[in-house]
Formats: sequence, C-alpha cells, structure tokens
Amino acid sequence: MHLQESGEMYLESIYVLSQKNAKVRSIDICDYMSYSKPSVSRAVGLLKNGGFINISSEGYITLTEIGLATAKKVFERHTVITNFLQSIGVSRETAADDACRIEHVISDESFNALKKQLK
Amino acid sequence: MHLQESGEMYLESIYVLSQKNAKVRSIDICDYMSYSKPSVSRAVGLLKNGGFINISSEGYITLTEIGLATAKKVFERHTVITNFLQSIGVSRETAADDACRIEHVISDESFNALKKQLK
DNA sequence: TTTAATAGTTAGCCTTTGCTAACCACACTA
DNA sequence: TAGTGTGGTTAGCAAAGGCTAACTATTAAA
Repeated sequence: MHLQESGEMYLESIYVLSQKNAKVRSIDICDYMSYSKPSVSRAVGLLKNGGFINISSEGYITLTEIGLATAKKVFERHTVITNFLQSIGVSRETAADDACRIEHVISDESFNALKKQLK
Repeated sequence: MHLQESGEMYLESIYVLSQKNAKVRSIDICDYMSYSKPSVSRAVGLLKNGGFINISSEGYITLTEIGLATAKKVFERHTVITNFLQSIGVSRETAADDACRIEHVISDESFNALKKQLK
C-alpha cells in the first residue's frame, strides 16, 4: 500500500510522540499536528487499514513493524536534511520547516548524497 | 494572488517553451507536461485570471511581468537545485527530478544557502 | 443524579488538480 | 460539399486531505 505525503507525516508524528509519551492517542496527534479530530480520526483509520499502526481497545496507537520502519525512515530524513541545511548556514527554524516538506519528495539517491555530505 | 505548486509548474513550462519556440499554445503545454487538454485549458484560464499570462486572439500565450518573474524564479531554483545535487554526486536525471519537486517547497533562505554553496 | 468535560466518530462540505467524454470552430482535402 | 485533423472548451468524475457540525460514549464533578 502506497503512502501519501500526509500519511508519512502522521506516522512521523506518531513516532515522535511515542518517543516521549509512552502512550499515544488520536487527540495527542491533533494537538501535535494542529489538525482537527475528524481529520486525525480518518487518517488514523487509513493508517490502520494500511497496516501501519495498531489501535488498542483503549484507543492507544502503536506502530506496526512496517509503520515503525517507515516512520524511522522519514524521521531520519527530517533529521539529516535539517542538519544539512543548518550546516550550510540556514537557521534552525527554517531548516526544520523546509526539512518537513523536502523529506517527502527527495529521492533515496539525493538523500544519501546529502547524508554523505554531512559527515 | 497566491500560486499553487501546479501553477508554478505551468508557468515554468511556459517559460521553458517560450525560450525555444517563440510561440506557445496550450497544446504545446499539453505535449510538454503530458497533461490532457482540459487540464491545461483550465490551468491556463486560472493563470490568465490571476494575471500571470496573456492569451492572444490566436491562442498564443505570453507571460506577464509578474508571470515572467515567477517563472524565472522557479526556473532558477530548478537549475540551482539540480546543479547542487549533481555537485554532490547525484545523477543528472535524479537531480532534475528531485529539483522539480524541491523547487516548490524550499524557502528563500535555504535556497540562497544552497546557491552560495554552489559557488 | 444530573451536568460537564474529554475522546472519538459520522456525515458531509470545500479546494486542488488530475482525468474522460463530448462538443465547437476552423482549416484543409478528397 | 462532405469528411478529417487540430486546437480548445464544457461538463462532470475522482482522489486527497483539510474543515465544521453534530453525535456518541465515558469519566468526573457538583
């Protein structure tokens, strides 16, 4: 199942939230992403159908193996791109904002080249 | 009037086409972008309404001042990003493909940093 | 016990931007 | 004159992905 840019953002957010919160619910995603409850509700349903997350009966969200792998990949891109941009003089804030958008559209080849550059 | 990513792509295409063809019609954009006639017809109408292009009675499309400025800006981004990616070892083809998407989402700040890097 | 807050869902709207089907207008040719 | 090709438009569908309004269910507090 192919994941849209927005799906990647949701997975990344869930990953980040689960790094610091232990329990992640839809409402936490709403707060984190500043999206409405219905938007998150639908997205979460799609991610569940796609096999990227599991939802417990109490509403707690966990990443599946494939969901975690995807989230980690996107998150790594985010980190590397942010760091790279900062390394060439871009401000922390702008670097993070741009990384947020570039992470979804950059190819593996270019990403790896950027990563190499960073070392 | 704010321009969507797709609007930028159309303007850039019109700019590129007008560099080598003297006369640009909607059908040329169809061929160049591999979009259907109705898609291009609507996009062209929107760009005209937005004041980015003019259309002669014979159907020839020209960029207005603001349209040209926008197109040039996007095109410069495309060129700089492509060159930058190639300069760090990315293949010509992938660099161009990635530039095509990154050019629409990168901030001025990051773009200028990349450009500086290229010198 | 009734009320209020919190979490989530359902229904349905809106925009963007691609598409096909079908049509119009014009020019050229058999 | 009828048919054909070319360029463009209109009507309307579809998918993504945001939104609000309104509902349900559960828990907590007055």
